[in-house]
Amino acid sequence: MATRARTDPATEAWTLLIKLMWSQRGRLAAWAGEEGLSPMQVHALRHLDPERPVAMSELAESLVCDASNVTGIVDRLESHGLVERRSTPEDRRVKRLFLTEAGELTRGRLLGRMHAPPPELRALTPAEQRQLRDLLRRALGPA
Amino acid sequence: MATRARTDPATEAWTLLIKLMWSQRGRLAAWAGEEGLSPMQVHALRHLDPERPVAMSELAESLVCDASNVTGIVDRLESHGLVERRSTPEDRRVKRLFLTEAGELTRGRLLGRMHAPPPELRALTPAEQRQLRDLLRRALGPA
DNA sequence: TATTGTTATACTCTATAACTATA
DNA sequence: TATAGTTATAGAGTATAACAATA
Repeated sequence: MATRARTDPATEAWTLLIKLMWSQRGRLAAWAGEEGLSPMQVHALRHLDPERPVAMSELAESLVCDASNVTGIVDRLESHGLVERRSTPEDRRVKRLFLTEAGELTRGRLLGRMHAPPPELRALTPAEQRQLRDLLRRALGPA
Repeated sequence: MATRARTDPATEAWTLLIKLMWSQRGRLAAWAGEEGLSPMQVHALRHLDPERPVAMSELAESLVCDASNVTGIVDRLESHGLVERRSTPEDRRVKRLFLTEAGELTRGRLLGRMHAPPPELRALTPAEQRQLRDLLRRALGPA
């Protein structure tokens, strides 16, 4: 009945995605809480790299927030013993973030839970799951 | 090379979805800011229904946060003139939330922007967009 | 007694502006 | 001068606990 915009497939797909992701809100908060962390601290942990120490400014960009916030977020992760700040020799203004042993373990635990597909995706058949994966690979670029 | 869990299709799809949704973080904050609102206030607006006034407790459930937060969030929406609280005659403990005219307009503007698919989805062909929509309809239930 | 919503409290996230120390 | 990170500040989101009004 002339609700053409509403039934555009990309719009409907996106609206369903928003709904799906929002429905996961509570899970992350709960998992973070079990580790004594806030959701934002978990996201910070998620964007740190055990292989390649990340600078404060890089983390600010990953978290899409002002650099001044990152100071506090990293302060709290550091006080939990999960992260260490170290100045770089090349440019002593820059501080890189190293995961401690505990930090790597916590990060691994959280990532394992976060990356586990929710019931909605597990409800799809294996063929559908592959189809979804392929579509998202396509959408998110060749990388 | 034996990274079997990582290559499970559902897990990869979900990981890509997390990445996609996170990449949209800045857009919502920007749109909210243009309306003088916070992201959370926008989500609250999103969960209000122009057709069916929602109770405070219902909104708390939709937002997946404690009822005590909703008091403050609705206070701010009300002070912006977007929402009105009204006690119900049947049970005078519950307060239902009515959108004002301005509230409906603001909500409509924001929803229009939020539901517009991001570049990643527009990059898919129409056939792929329909495929994605159908998969998500399946995943999110028969409704 | 139980439930709806509010208040009080303490902590976290948030951006802006001013600052320090490097470069 | 410019940049990386911090501090100060004020406002918003967060849960917990205690409370008022109503059922």
